[in-house]
Amino acid sequence: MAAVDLSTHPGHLARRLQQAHYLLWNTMVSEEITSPQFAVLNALVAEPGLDQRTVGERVGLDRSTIAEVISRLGRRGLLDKVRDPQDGRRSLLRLTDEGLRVHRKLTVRTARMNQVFLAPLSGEEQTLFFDLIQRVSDAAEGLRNPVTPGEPIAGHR
Amino acid sequence: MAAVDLSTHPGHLARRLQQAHYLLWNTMVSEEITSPQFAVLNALVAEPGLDQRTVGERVGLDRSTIAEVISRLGRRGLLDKVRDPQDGRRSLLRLTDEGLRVHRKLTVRTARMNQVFLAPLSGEEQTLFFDLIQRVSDAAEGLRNPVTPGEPIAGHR
DNA sequence: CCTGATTAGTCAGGGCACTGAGTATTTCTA
DNA sequence: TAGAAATACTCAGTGCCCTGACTAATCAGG
Repeated sequence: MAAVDLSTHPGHLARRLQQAHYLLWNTMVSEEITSPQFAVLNALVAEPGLDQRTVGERVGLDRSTIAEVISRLGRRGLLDKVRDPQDGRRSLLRLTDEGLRVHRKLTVRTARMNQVFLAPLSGEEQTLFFDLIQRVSDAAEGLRNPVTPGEPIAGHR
Repeated sequence: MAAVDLSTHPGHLARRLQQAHYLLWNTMVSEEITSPQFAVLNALVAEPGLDQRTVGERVGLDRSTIAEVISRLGRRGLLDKVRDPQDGRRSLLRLTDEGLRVHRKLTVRTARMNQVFLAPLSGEEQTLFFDLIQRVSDAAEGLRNPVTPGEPIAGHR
């Protein structure tokens, strides 16, 4: 009766999209390293020595989740974690040689996987795909941190 | 050095999109009932008496996950689960009055949330957004179930 | 019939994701 | 400079999501 068509619900579509990606990642990229884990490795390739919170910010993971992901990567020997001598609250992170090696290997496979994943779309459609998703995500993200009235938003925070 | 730009990685974008949606759902729709739970309620409004596996198929959840979701909805008294007398393997599901009531209430709120979520896109862009995501998801889903031999494959591969 | 395959569901295990509460450290300020 | 506020991280709790192994019930062929 009052049932709704889920194919017009962005949340439902987002979930399905992620599932589809998870699947392809698992078969084409790696069964050990997950996509969020790769994102963390990638962030540390770009900026070695980053602290835990900032890495989370870069890849879009909250404090609890990033702690778990980093703990797994540490157990696998892909990164090292040391207390910042300058600021005893921070943990500084750095990839091991093995971590660098894994990142390099997965970078290649990930590129291949992305091609397969996006194959149903033309070049322009792919650009549009990125753009639309990013705009929606950014806008929703913006609703989260309501702009404090009167506060200048310049660079950050 | 060899770091990659995650904003061109559909998996990363999909994850961010889902996070953004999760957030908005939590604040605008419900803190108790999640989006997947609503999808299950919705499937049972459309087709009461469905068995567990089929519900999972309708909403895109595997056998393990659908079992958990249904168990939670049962605990909350939103649906009833009975063994099929015709086929002792199946569990047949049906919403309770409370389940119907909750579905009705959330349907309204969900519609409002979707509007807010998609507000950054124009009407045509929204249509495109749905279409692109669906095509990518469907294609990836297709890779999973290898087409039975002899079957002509529309797209390619 | 009865045996072997298929099917529905459960269970254990691993990983992602969030909130809320708590700890330690640093920084700000009265 | 002592107390308050902010910051980085941890921990417990809940829920989603998958795979692989298992149980129970049904179905199909010989």
